Amino acid sequence: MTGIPDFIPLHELRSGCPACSLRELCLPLGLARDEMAQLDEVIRQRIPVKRGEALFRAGQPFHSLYAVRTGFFKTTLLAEDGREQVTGFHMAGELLGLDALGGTQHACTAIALEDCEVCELPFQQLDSLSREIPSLTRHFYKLMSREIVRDQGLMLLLGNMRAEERLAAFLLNMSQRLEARGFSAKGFHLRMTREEIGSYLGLKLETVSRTFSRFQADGLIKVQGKQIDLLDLNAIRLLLGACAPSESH
Amino acid sequence: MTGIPDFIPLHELRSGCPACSLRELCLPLGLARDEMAQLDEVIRQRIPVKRGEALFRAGQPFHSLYAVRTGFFKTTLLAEDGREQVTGFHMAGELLGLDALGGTQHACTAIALEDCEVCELPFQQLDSLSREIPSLTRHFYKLMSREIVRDQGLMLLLGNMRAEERLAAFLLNMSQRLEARGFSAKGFHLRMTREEIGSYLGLKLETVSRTFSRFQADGLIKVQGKQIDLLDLNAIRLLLGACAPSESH
DNA sequence: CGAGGTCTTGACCTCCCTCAAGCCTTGTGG
DNA sequence: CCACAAGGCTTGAGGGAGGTCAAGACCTCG
Repeated sequence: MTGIPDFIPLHELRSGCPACSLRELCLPLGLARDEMAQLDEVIRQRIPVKRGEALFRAGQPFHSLYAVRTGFFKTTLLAEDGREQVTGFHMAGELLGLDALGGTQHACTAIALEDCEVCELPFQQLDSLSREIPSLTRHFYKLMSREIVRDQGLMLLLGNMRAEERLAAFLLNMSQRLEARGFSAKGFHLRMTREEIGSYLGLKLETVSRTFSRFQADGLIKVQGKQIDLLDLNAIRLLLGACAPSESH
Repeated sequence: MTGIPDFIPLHELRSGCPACSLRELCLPLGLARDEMAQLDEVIRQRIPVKRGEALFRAGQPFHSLYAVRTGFFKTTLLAEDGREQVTGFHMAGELLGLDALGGTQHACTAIALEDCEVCELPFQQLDSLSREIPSLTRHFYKLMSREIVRDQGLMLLLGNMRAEERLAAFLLNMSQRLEARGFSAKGFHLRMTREEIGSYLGLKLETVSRTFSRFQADGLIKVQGKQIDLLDLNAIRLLLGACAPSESH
């Protein structure tokens, strides 16, 4: 027992922002140390979200943003006639709920694709904190404009590209984002189904499956269910005709 | 000459925000009168933009937002391989440049589709002003989240809808936004070409033209070049299967 | 008035969707 | 721990919506 303190401060227990391994990717980009500590005060305890559960649903009142700590989410839009569109996949270090920021209710639904943990950032407190830290406001602007640019990149994909190009862009985007988080850029486990990929890319699940098979036959990738290995990154990039910008999140 | 003052104050000359007929649609939504006057101070003289000219181009440094005073813009994204995607059409009372807010350079290009006038809102001054008027920050959040939601609505359109539905959604959206500005909801003059409509909706110009013709044959609309008359609004709405949300800007 | 851009329409073709059948994976309960 | 069910994936065959190519009509503006 020696050397171990009886009492661990709450602050340590939840290993807040200053210690978070995601702080480069997440919110406190460019904040001074004491500012980050202030922000940390605002962030409530980490919240677990079980696979399949909704973090929030479209129409629910907006109170907080959520930073993904671990795990993987999809966000979806439900049209009135039942058609569902996946609008994004979100991994550690990314912020959920920006499409409701400033408004009163969530516009999309966020579903956990595996067991996840998120940090809750109550908007009220962020709002008052940003009066003390002006750069925080600016950072939110930046995050939101990045989201707009990301969506517009996807519009370009949906409006102009053929199935092969869409899948190539999708794989490269996943690879790049995983690499930025310290994972392998060349092999990964997809958390979403073919149907969800298809919805995101404006394709049917059969087309996704067929195109993966074709990529495999051409030696570009290796597919084993949800395990994907990128065998020839350059060839995949060539499929895009050097078209899509990096489109990082 | 009698009764006409020799000197008209600059403030009057440019008939600022407090007197602007667009103030309901534009920025100062929900500001107190004196706050609006403060904001007005920030807004530089109105700037004319000739048809075909760019208000800003992708890659240029971001300094200001622009409020459309009169006229009609398109925003486009240029992929590296030359493919161009129209990401939006913008009319009086709408704000341009939100996709660069907080960042350093514009992400898209804004082209005037007719002779236009815009109000310039230098970001530096908006930024400092929002320290005095906290609700201004909140309003920008709202505008940006609305833009995100708008883009996501378009993603749903691009990912799920067939040509007829896309055109119907487009026509209804135009009709609604024009009506909100005091114009007729049932007849209007399109400022953009079929190719630009097609790019926006993820279709080829021939498909746009053919679909318009089919709508006309079915008695839904009357087409005379760029003049469009909506003859049967309800039938057009039915085409959507009550799908797309209003998607106002 | 003429030139260039814009629009319409036709014919053909391609890519992706639809429908269908069967296999594989995952999770659950006996 | 195995069996079975249910969801997820693959693959094939066929069809249709929209793309491509082409020709000609129609504006519009210098």
